[in-house]
Amino acid sequence: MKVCMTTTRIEQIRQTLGQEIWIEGWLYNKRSSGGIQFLQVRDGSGIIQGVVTKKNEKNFLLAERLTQESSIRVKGIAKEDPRSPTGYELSIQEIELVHLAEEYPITPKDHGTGFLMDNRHLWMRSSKQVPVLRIRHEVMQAIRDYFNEHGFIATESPILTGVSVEGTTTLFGVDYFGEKAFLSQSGQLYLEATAMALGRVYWIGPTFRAEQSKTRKHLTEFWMAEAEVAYFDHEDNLRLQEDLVKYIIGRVIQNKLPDLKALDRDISKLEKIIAESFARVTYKQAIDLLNEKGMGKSWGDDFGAPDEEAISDHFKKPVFIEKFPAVMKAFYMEPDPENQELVKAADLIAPEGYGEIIGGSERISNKELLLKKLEEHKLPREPYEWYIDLRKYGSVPHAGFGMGVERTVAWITGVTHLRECIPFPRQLHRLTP
RNA sequence: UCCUGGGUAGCUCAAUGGCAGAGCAUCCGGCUGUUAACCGGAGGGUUGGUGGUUCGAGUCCACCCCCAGGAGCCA
Repeated sequence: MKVCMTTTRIEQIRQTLGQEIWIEGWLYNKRSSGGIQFLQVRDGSGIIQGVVTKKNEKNFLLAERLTQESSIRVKGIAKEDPRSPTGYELSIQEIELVHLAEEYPITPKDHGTGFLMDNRHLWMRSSKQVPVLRIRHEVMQAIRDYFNEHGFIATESPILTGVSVEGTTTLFGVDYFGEKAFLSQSGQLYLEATAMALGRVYWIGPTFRAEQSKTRKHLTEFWMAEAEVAYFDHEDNLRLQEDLVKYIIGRVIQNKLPDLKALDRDISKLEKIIAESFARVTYKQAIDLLNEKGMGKSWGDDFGAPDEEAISDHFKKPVFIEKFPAVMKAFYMEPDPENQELVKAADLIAPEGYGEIIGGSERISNKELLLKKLEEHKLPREPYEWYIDLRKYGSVPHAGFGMGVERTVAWITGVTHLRECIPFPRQLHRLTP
């Protein structure tokens, strides 16, 4: 169904060459040279250069008045033109001014990040931010399509919770009618319940971490794509994750190639990801590898950002790190039968220094073991009663994972900072806009 | 929370302890193929705050506020 009958979107311009069309958008930039003016018009789907000459005096005078980011409708005929920065050019027949913009704070010159973040609501209009947000959309849609096509049911987890998933992470507390509640840091526990009802479930939702982290790889509010599958084990889990990640990248290459190019992304690196198997190392092998590289690691150490980067640089492809010592990880993870000190968990580290994008594990299905682990982690039993119930009534082996959407988007787009991968980032000391 | 670097025009940045500057943006003028267009002109400042040193502080000292980068933790 065609919803907008009268206007053409710039991304469709190729199909309208030679025809009279209307474009509705904003003036991105303007250049002029005496009797000719070049209007860079953007509409969210792309940018096209429009040309106005003195021959049409009414348009010419109006174009002279136009300010950066003024909203306009323009009528014209598009054609290919190598002199245009985008390859296509619109010879403008008519300009309708919708709103004359006031002095726009973001100029075509350099700006600092603090200023851009203060103006995030405007910054997102710029030529780099638009493709990133369009790719984010494609990633989200690809995740939904992948799961939907594989028999998963989308089930939503609550945002307001009375229980923390891991107990260790700092949570945002809220007052819930006089009771203490928290903003969810993961939907996993709830997904385990819905997986027992529906078999295979997923959801994409916001998660909140009140950690005082202040780096390019952290947000206090970020989106996680989580999946949970009944009768799944650790191996199944890793296979699913690899297949999903490859599918997402394939979809972005297929549908958002112009945006990747606009971001100067090295597409051959992404194509290589799809073509090859991901690397796999155990925690122990990773420790040994880091020691070979002289990073002085010993058993029980966690991996920091420099460690992850060294590991991913070594393989130059996504790498699963699996079989972590149980003491380092969450209470609900299934021990490795070959070594009870380890758990059947894995982190997926993205290449090119983008860090961990997925964390997953097989979950404990035995009630007594779960109770023992809760105790070892010094967690109270009472808020977990419903979770323990899942191990009382038809418990099955099951596994799942959570993927950080922004980190995945950052990796695919080649953007170095997570704040550019979400429309309105929430960071330490940054709550507006 | 800790470490490091910053805060000067709307923005990005200059300025030996000695008259507060440039580019972009804005306004005025010029140019019929611009590519962050270019050329000429104009307006625009409580140098983050408080206190101190000094004949004199944007610059030095103390405390505070704010921003950025990184660490830890994590996705």
